[in-house]
Amino acid sequence: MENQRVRVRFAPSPTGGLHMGGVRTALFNYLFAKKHGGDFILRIEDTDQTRFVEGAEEYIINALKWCGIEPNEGVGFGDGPYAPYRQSERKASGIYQKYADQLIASGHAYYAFDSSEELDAMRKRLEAAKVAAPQYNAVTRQNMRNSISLSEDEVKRLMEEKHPYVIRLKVPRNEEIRFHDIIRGWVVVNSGQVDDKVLLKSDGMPTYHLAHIVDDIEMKISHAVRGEEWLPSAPAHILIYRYLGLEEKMPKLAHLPLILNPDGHGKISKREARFPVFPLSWSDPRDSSSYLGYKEAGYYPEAFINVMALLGWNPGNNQEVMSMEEMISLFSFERVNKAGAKFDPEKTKWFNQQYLKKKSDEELAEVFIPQIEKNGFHPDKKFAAEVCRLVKEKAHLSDEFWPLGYFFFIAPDKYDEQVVAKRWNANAKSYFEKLTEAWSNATNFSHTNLEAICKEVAAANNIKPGEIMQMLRVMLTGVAGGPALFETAQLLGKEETIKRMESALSTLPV
RNA sequence: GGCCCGUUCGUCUAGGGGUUAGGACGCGUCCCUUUCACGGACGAAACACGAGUUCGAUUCUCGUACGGGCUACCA
Repeated sequence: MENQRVRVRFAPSPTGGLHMGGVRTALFNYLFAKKHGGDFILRIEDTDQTRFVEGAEEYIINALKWCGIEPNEGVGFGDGPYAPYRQSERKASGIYQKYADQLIASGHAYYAFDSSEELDAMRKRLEAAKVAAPQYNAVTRQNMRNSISLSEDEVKRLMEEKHPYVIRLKVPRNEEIRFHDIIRGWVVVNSGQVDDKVLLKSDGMPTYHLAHIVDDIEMKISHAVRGEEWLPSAPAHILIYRYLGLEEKMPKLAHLPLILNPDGHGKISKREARFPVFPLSWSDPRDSSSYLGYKEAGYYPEAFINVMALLGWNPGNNQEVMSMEEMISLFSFERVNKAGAKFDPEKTKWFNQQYLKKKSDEELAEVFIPQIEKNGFHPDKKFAAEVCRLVKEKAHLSDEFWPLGYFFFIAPDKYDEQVVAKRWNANAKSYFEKLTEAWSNATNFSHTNLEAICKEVAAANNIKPGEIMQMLRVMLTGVAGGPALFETAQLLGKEETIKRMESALSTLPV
């Protein structure tokens, strides 16, 4: 057991887009697997046919790919020795039924024939009686219709009549269940808190509780890493392993802390979030709602993943910006926190900025060019890269390049009013006329030369540079802020620069 | 309500019986600078509360409060 090969799985159900909570779970599985040279498996838990969402599975696969956390085995990533990896397909082999039957045979599970109306009635009854925890359990099952409360003949008859039934786990009334969690240590729960979980549904499909255990065993999973929301059902899972005689072989458990909303409360949710919660944009075919993804919002996957990793985990060395390789080598569950982490969108932007700064101008241009084209221009690559060079220090997200550098493509049609009010007058006009002429005559349109000429002309006219720089910027770009002024002029080029200056001179009233 | 899990600056966190409780984001001031930004310097900012153990608790124990999760023939 100790020397067992590390095999972990990410096992989402295809009920919608994979959001950041899921990505984080997948990431920790991935990091752990890579750290130990093990396998990372994608298993699709599609046992609930009523919640199947078209496109969800494909989304999950694409999201993992974009994030750079690719399983080496599983749906969409190639079969390993334990295919198939969709539970709906695994069912065909009768594997879940087999394990359920084994539990029936050993007396640890039973048939239950109750309708949903009967179950509702039972809960209402218990609530009315002020029972603290209304549930189908050792006490209440005596009053329900199942193979424990009913006579053998009656059960036989119901089965022969094909009366719908489920198989439930027979949870003992009062027994201490202890289990070890790698992150939380020992957890103790009394079985009285655990209900008789449905193992096999009336449609023949297993529930999560049965299916994940069967598959984890069959797929030789060494560690079950999942979100904290599973902690309450872990005792039931322990029981299932135990009754199956598999307790020795069960995966080690690690329950990850949840990612919480930044302000309000609760675990992260797509509904009210004012920031992306999905890695890729996701459109829900059921209600045609759609959500912007990190990718589409201008984030780099490395930055996104870096942030996800640091939500609940830290390497213990004050290092924050880390490559995947570094994270892998530093990762351990011992350094995973127990407490939930509130997500900070601002810090996520900062992380993206860190990665953005490291990109070459050419790499930046690759994402910038589509933005430019979307606005109807067809720049050459070199020019786009130059704009990126001038503008990148102001950008947090790659989709900010256009708002930051649009004036390299579009000549201003209006000018910052505050600057005009303050700096535009007859004196300034006369200066800029001279400057325009001087620059027109310049044979060298380099920014250093432009600056020299500008200051020369200013000195000759008894004007301090501070008085005209801002106005010059506005004449060239229309706005008061932007990249280095003379570099801007140089990149604009002589023809365009002069044109814009002349245009401003003729447009602005004195 | 019941059960489970948790609680260090606003946020992510390091630390851990004796520390000036460290870092990062954000925020503020200053420097650099034609602007914005980048960069740099500095600063404000935390051990939820109450008992107990101890020479000494932020650190260990127990309670309380608060937060989160679960409470389906959903995962």
